[in-house]
Amino acid sequence: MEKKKVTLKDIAARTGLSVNTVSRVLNKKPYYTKDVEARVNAACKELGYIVDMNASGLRSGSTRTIAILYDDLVNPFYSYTTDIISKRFEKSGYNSIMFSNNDRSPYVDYELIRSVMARKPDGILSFLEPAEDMVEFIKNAGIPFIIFGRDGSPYGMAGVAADEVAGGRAAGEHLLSCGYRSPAYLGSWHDVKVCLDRQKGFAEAFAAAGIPLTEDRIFYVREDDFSAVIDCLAASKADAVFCFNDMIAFLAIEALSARGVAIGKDVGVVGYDNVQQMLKMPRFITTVDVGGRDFAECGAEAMLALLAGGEEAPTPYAGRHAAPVIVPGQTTRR
Amino acid sequence: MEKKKVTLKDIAARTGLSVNTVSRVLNKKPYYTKDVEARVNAACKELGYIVDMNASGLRSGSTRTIAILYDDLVNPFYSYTTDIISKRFEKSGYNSIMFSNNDRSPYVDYELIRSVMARKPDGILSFLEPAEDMVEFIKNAGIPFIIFGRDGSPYGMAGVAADEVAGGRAAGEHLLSCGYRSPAYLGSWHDVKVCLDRQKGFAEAFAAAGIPLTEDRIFYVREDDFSAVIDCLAASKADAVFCFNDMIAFLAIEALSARGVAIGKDVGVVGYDNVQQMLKMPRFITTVDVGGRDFAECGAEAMLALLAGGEEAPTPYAGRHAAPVIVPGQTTRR
DNA sequence: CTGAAAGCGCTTACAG
DNA sequence: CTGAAAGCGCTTACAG
Repeated sequence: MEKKKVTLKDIAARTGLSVNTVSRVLNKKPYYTKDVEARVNAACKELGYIVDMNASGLRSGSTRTIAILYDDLVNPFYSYTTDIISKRFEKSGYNSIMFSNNDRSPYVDYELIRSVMARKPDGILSFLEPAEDMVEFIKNAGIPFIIFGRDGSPYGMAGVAADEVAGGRAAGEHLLSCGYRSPAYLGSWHDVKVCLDRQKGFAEAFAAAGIPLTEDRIFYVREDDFSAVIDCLAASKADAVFCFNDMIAFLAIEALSARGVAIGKDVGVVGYDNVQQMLKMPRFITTVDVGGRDFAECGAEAMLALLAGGEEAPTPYAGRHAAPVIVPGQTTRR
Repeated sequence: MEKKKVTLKDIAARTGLSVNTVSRVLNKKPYYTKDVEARVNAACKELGYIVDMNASGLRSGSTRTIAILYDDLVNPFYSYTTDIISKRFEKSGYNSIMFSNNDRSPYVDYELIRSVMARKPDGILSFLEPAEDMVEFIKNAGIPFIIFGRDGSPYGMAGVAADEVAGGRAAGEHLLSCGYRSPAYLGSWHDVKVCLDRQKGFAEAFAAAGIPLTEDRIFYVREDDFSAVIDCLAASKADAVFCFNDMIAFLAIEALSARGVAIGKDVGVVGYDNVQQMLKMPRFITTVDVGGRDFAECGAEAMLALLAGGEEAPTPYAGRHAAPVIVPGQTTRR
């Protein structure tokens, strides 16, 4: 007993009006009488009318849909941010369609952007950086595109970003202030800009103290070869380990501890994102906070502003925690 | 310099075929020659054709879209599960559209289901239980609907669920075995079945030891009034605190610790979901694990099976960790 | 094996 | 203020 689909035609028949007029009332376009409005609303309620956004979008050119491109929703940085952003979009009448790289690459590649465009979203908010050869393609697609959590300027694109170099520097300075003197960096993909920016700031901090971050102390890891990297790290005499994000820091802490390293004493470990606060967990690791909620809201507003027709590029992130701050935990001394 | 939209018409013109034939080739419907296929593919590539799924869905009746209804993506149980499910859907050519209750209620209410139906998804996977008065409506909508993480049978709906009562019992038995004797339950919404099921199992375990879980030791909390509840809890002499999920457990641990309670010694705290493992964090709280990955995959497969036309209701979850198991941490003795 | 026509459910011009 | 027609880009019958 499947319910028959109720369309505008049914409402028109019920009210004795044309589908055109019914549509106009429902979309609150100017020019209709109170009486007509009441009749339409009554009929819609009675028959249980629900608009078909696919049809609407096809004709009008606006699907009221925003694509969110992500890598890994397990990382609380993504899920926390996505939660805020997606709910904000909903409040403005936009639904979010999720697209992942399905563990292929850290980039927006052709395969991905193609499936996104097939959905004709009004806008695209991407946690992923575009592949170099996709930049022009994306710009030409004519769909507002925002890179979230990454600086867009190297691509000539809109981006909502924090100062990653400053974040890395803060991590380095903190470790120095704790008395650690041998830096190591545990990065993620070696070619993603945000990863290199944090590394850069970190190296700068130690360089200022006359200590170089040497090549053999820089590691780029995904989970596959993680164990081997930790062995290298444990073998090295590094005592100041800065991780690209908290997820990597958690892994590193577990792995180093298992190898007998006294974290928070002999070795200091600093993560990034402050996912503990996002999850309202007890503070454990020392990490760099970029103000998750403000950051997310800034991204959502930037996208909505773009959709509302603002031509100007969204301002880079400038919320409360504009400057990344160190949040001390138990994985560094003091 | 917006790129002109390339449609089937353009491909037809380019190849000298009809749009009909082009469509047939692209959808791999029977009956076309190798030659035609090659010409079509060449033209699509050359012109950069990308199908419009909105138009396709409107005509064909299938949008290749699945709605995911959630409460709070910040909770790793949701984000971890959603990550796996959404990626699995993508692999089968379905995109996920996210719908949240926007912090309104723990239920699928009319407002929510209405916005879902406007998108004409092929299926709905819901982390939220339906409101009582929506059950019939949803059934009649004729869209495959799966309740994930909740038993569907009370609603006569398909559900992929673990044995929540057994999970609660496991928590209770563990706390008993640690020597704790005064149980308290920190639940979430008082009227959600899964919350009551865990409570039931927990109470049963203590009842079997001759210890009742009394009303004044049962709390239903959302974050707003959390602080007050913890005060009650700290004031009570409960030493066996079972929390509805890990997120609540984290809050409770922090709050109790701040009030001078020695967690893991005088008082044992057990959570639920094992989000630590999902996030690959060091094990800290004692929790109940239901086998997150298997669970999620089971949900995704159930949905896809339903969409593939299987009439049979999805089997309740029966993965590797079919029975919830206790994962000991530092928040209980021993 | 291929094509001309109709139609999915809307919204957009255009008339009146 | 309201309506008849056209059309968004596809896919589905239906002919040939």
